[in-house]
Amino acid sequence: MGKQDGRERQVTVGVIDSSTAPILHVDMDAFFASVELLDHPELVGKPVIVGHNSPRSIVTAATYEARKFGVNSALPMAIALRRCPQAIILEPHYERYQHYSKQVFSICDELTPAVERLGIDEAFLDVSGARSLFGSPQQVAELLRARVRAETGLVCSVGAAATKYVAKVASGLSKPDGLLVIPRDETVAFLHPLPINKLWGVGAKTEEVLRARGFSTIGQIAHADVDTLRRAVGDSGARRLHDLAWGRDDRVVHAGAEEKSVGHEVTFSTDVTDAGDLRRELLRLSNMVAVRLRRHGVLTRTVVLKLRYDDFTTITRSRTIAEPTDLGKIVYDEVRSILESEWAGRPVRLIGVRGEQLVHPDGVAPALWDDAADWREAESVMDAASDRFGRGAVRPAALLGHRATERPRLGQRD
DNA sequence: TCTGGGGTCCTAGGACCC
DNA sequence: TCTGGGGTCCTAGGACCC
Repeated sequence: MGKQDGRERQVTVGVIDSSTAPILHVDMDAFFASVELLDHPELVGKPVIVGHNSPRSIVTAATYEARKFGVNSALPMAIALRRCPQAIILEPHYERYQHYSKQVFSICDELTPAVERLGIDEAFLDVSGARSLFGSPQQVAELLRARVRAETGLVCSVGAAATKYVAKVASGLSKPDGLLVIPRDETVAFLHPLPINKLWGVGAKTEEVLRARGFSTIGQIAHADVDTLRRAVGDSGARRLHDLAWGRDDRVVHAGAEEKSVGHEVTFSTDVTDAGDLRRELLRLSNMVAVRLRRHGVLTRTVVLKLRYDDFTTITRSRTIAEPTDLGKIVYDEVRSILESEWAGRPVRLIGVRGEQLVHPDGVAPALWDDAADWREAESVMDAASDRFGRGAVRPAALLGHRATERPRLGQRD
């Protein structure tokens, strides 16, 4: 499905001058679900849901056949199955998605050096310098879509516009399997009839606030009284929404942006009240964070513990440490000590560890003596062993013998 | 209907320094 | 004795996005 839509749109843009629309937004269609269908061709055309089939799970991705029943990402699995009982549920396979993601991004990289990744299945491209090699923005977009389809078997949608924001809206409206070009001088006419939730940064809460004040379209935001808007969403929010509503967005495509934090968290299948269980999970998460820090070659200055209690209230407690670290033991010592001062026995639904304020080792003065040297050596050995024998091949002794009982009862794995 | 896991950005208050 | 304003860092929470 969607093929016809795509073809019609390509025809409608065939006569358009796309030279004023050099920012492309590429978005894979139903990405995880589509990858699963490559591995299960017999399920093509059926309602397929990707996600864990357990009580506290949510839908990770759904095919368009499943979406017809009102099944979308982030919907609780229980509700999804009520809406679409015949749906086929597939467990996610993140390594597969990563693999296809790399393929798609490397196609992008071959078309322009200005590629900014957004998560696993989206990117912005600035193709203003690609004209002599590959043609107009529209021609680059068509080439990109054709190559993605030919080389991966997957389908993507592309929006082309003068700004990132408009390109993103355009790709969304062209889905599935579409291409939509919005030349600069058509920007305002394109935006103004759209509903306010198409504004970047307007989610459920802000939409409610804006609707309560009588705003329902982007055009109304554009022509709004500034003070009314300011009272609704604050000073900077008002300015941002007003600019977006006129298509003003000066953010450039930023290639090679670095991550600003790394974290892991897990929701237990049943709430946890045992301190030992929490500590063991904390150790596991701390080590996962540390592995990623070392892999990125960065150190964290601020360690964050996150707890969600049984009533869904969520707290975060952070601590900035004297000596930035990439060691699981140091991260663990910090979050465990925060847990001890913060947690009084309330049932815990979710626990998480995050490292913020990432710095490069060169940016900090090397310590004259290094107490952590032994630990660094030990954990490097573990990294090497994990690379050779697979994740989980080596783990701290405190986690040994607990695997069956203390692994998260609802995790990324089956 | 009951809510995952990975992130980013913004706000706001308090500490601290000049 | 009572009183400034600006700048920066740290912390906590919340909205939002994919």
